Amino acid sequence: MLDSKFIRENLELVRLNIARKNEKVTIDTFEQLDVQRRSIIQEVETLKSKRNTVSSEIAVLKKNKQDATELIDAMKVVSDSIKELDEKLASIEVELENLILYIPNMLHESVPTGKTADDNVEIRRNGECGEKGFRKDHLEIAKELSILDFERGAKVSGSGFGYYVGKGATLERALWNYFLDTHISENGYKEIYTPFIVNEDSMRATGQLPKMAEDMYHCTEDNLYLIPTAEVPITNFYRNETLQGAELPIKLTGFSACFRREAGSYGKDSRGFLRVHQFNKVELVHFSKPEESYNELEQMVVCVEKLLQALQLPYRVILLCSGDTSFNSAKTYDIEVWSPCEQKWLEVSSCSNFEDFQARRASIKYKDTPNAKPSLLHTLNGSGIATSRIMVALLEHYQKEDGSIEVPEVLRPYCRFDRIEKSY
RNA sequence: GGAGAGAUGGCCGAGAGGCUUAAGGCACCGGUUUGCUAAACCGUCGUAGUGGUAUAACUGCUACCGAGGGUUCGAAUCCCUCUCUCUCCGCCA
Repeated sequence: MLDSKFIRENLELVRLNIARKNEKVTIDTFEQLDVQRRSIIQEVETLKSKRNTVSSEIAVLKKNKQDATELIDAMKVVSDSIKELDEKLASIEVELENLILYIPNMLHESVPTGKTADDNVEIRRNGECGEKGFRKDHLEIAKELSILDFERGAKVSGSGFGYYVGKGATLERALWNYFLDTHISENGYKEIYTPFIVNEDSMRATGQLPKMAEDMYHCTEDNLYLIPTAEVPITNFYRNETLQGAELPIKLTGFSACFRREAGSYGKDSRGFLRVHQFNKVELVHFSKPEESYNELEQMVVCVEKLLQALQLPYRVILLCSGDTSFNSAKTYDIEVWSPCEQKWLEVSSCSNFEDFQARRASIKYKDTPNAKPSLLHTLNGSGIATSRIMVALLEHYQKEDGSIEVPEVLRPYCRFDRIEKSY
């Protein structure tokens, strides 16, 4: 959520930013509503001030056993007007709120203008992009080795759900354990294990609501939502809190299953684990001072790269153009891993600086000294990493000609085996 | 699922329609005193919105006692609904 004062003073910039992000919201009514709102506030607060003064006069009269009916009658009229104005104000504020919630975050100046993913800018690349060669795609090889089972996933849950079986399940678990351990021991993160189901306030605070309502699983009976990413419970950990400046940056990492309805996206990238309703992800979240947040963003990307280097997977870092940068984000880097079978890059991580956009809605502040005025901090998050697409890349890259899968060096201590072969 | 108790500033805690602009205490911060620490004393000490100012400092006003409604000239206080926490009972992973 943007600051309404900022919108008021920068209407043209906000409009331009909406266009650069390819968003459709119009803010034509903002100015008018904003002016109306403030004039009503002034009017109603003058009346309230009067009511407060006269009410204490009434109290004095009553105490002295004097007649106050004249004042009381006058205040009845005032109270009625206050009630009327308050109602009018409330409905304007609802309108304004609805407008503001659909205005996207301002882009950082370093974000290139562009319409689609084609306009994204490659920042750097590591490793060689292999050819398909003898390789079977991840579904084929996984079926041969009996480590992934989408048929039974569909039977038990529905299309877009899968089982990991045997060494496949172990490999999956090894991945997220390896990621977590690395972030904790080498990158200065604190581990946090979160609820997977959260309330409406939390979804609103991190910006999933109202825009993404259709993409989430909603338990209507309790009005709770299954998290689409651990970003939600991790960022909301500090909702409505003021942190000490000295403890920033706070870097949290947490594992969660992620649930997405992916409404309307069938047919696109939907084969196997490229797009599923439930997947596993280790999330990175930073709470940062504003002046440090862009430095934090760069560091976060490096933390993700280290994992891919250790797994020896070819990857590239992409700076998203304006049109591809999400609603909440001011600047986003995607990290993509090469898939030799698909012959394309797969997004495995997305690292974003939200600046104070989430912090404002979630009311997360910090202050440097005990008596300082609290100010909004910056929040960042990134996937570090989602396992399902890494699994796709692993099955392809580590495939041997005999149809077995070699376990990457760094995962062997977790797996306690170094090869997956056809066994049953 | 049933019964009961509770929710007041950073924390503790009073307040039960009108000198409450929320008492008092603790903590924090600033100051005085002091050989250091401590103590004592004095003062400051919330959030948000909206005005006055070109901005800031500063300052006026309004709102906020779990949330939302209602009664009233006036609500932390009375009424209704909801949420959460705690205790007990039942049921069940």
